[in-house]
Amino acid sequence: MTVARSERLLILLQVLRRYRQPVSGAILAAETGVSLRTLYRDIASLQAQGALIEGEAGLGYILKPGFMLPPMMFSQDEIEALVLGSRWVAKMADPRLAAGAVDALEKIAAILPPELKAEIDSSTLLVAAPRNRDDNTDLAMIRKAIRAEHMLDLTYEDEKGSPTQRRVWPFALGFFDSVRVMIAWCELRQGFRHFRTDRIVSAVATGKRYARRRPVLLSEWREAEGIPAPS
Amino acid sequence: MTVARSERLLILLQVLRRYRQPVSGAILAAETGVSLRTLYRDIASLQAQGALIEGEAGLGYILKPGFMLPPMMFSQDEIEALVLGSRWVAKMADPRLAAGAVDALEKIAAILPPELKAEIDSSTLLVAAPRNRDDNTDLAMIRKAIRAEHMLDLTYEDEKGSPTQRRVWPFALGFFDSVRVMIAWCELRQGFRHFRTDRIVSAVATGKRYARRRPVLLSEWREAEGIPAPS
DNA sequence: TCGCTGCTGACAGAATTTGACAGTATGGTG
DNA sequence: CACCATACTGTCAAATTCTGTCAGCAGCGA
Repeated sequence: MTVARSERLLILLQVLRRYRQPVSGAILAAETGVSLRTLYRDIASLQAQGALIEGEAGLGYILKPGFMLPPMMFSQDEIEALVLGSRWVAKMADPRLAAGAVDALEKIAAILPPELKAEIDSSTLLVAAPRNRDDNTDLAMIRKAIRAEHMLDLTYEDEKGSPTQRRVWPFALGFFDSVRVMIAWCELRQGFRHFRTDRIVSAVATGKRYARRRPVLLSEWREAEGIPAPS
Repeated sequence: MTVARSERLLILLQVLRRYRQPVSGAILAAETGVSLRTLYRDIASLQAQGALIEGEAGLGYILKPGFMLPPMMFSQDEIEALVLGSRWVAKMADPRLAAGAVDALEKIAAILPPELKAEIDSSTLLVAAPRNRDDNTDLAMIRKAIRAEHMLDLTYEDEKGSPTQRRVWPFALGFFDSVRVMIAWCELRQGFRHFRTDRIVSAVATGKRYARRRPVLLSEWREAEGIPAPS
């Protein structure tokens, strides 16, 4: 029942991910079924491969956020799709996601064989997405609120430009060509509403959770809008 | 100067990619600095990991197209960006690219730890891109022509709906929200033109190369349009 | 100080990988 | 058909790597 080394390293990553707080090497060694000495070697291997594992004496190991996922292999078609998609994200999404897209593109470019790299650099696939310059809304904050299922206090301008105040329960972000939309339950209107992020004057995090669960809101909204669930 | 096994497998993949025609195992063994017996074992390892390597007695080995690229590791942010981007590609691009995006999404989903998988399945990031249903143009054929730098004979409807015939030199594809555009040098107008794919009545591959190189056309077009080169 | 932990080196035994050799199978060529 | 080149498999000893044990040093907090 011996596990190959490479396989064991992946298991170790999974175990590290599971613990949110520092774990001692002894525990990790026990979980991966290996001696402490070997665990230290395994940690070193992962770090050498780029994993952001932090070890502090007296505390233990912790996998820093922005961590590593197991390696994946993609075919040429898949890489092309990923490159095109990442370019779109780099242009359209908020800075944090866009940064992720740029980083991913760099990783992909780094491993591509020369002839494919040239193919992709020559950019026969373009994303032309005129982004609205006036849209300075902090999407990262909204995404954080969505994840935590927190309410937002919104100051929003309607189509006529008149500002309104409302408390909303955000649960999704939509990306259109030149417009980004926050989708939320609106307490004021007692219904689902779409808020163009370029019309959001201010969004204040309340830190309070809303009463319902995000996936439920999402599916009810899909139902109401007649949108099928994604594959 | 011994090379670790895992590293050697990647080298072998690169070598196989370099040869376009069948290579004998003896040559591959020499290139990777290993005995023939070990090479057979290495090939078996790669095949076990999903590489499409074909071996025929009397001929040699060849890496089938749709081949494998070296494994890559992505962080959580990068994965989110890739997922969002792939969703967009799956909706917006031609069937082949879209299929690549779907395959990539499945590979990503397969390796994601449960809590992240739920995060991504719950789809707080949506791509809402109403695709033009009337657009049945064969993008795969156009992409092929672009790669080969081949001319196309185009029947195209202008904005008023009147059809025109022209020979063009395609060099790029642009993806907008609901419209896809082929970018080409137009022999008729002696200038760069953008052709909405939903207005292309027919495109016939001539199989003839155009006189200029694609990257040159691309940069001249960028110059003419005032579009900066992508990072 | 002590206890806990990370981290490194050395070394012997366990496990794996490799090379060499022998043999079979398959497809193309004369 | 014979003959060649090649893919592929089995076996086994040698080479290499991996692992566990032991020993020691260093940093951190109580």
